[in-house]
Amino acid sequence: MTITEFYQYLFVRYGEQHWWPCVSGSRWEIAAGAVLTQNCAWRNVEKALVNLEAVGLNTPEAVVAADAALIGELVRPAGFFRQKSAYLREVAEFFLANESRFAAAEYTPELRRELLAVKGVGRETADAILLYAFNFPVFVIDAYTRRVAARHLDLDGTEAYDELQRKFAAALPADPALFNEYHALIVCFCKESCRKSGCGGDCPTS
DNA sequence: GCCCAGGTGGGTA
DNA sequence: TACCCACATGGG
Repeated sequence: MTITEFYQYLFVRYGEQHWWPCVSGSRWEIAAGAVLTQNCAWRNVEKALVNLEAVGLNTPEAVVAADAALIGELVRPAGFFRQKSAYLREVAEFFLANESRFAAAEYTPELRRELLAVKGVGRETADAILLYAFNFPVFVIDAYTRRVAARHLDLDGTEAYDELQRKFAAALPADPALFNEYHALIVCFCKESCRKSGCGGDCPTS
């Protein structure tokens, strides 16, 4: 199937997803979730996000002011808690300095480069923040995307991140709502396949 | 017990 | 560029 055909197939099969799956839906929480989900199942990210929210650490201001060890304890369910505690602080500092500027800007590759310069923010995390928190037309490549690219699209799945991203972007109109839906549908599709083969996971129901 | 999960940074050749 | 490894927890 082509990239376009696969989207149409998924949309007919699953319908609108309206992601990002978050607790409060604030820009900061989306960014925090993007960091916390690094090599970690989303159900464990939710525990960490709930822990943070429960003690009021749900804003960049609060995270910057908090003790790193405390943040580590709260995000422990998401694994790599020492790293992620440090990363959350880095991203929080970035948010305090740049969130309003990003929110008001038109997307440019320079914005992505700035985000990628933050420690703990690699390509996938940066793109998830750009798309889901700031609504920029940036296609997110993750393990699910690579899996479906290899299995269902005329792609290898092992392409370099930026190359695979270019292929998706080239095949689709630069519409953040479409990129959002497509990525969400891919995740839904993969999780359903995973469920059927007995490895757990869930699909957004609404 | 073993493997995997919506990665990233640092090091080496 | 292309590998390798550490990072850590929770669920099947």
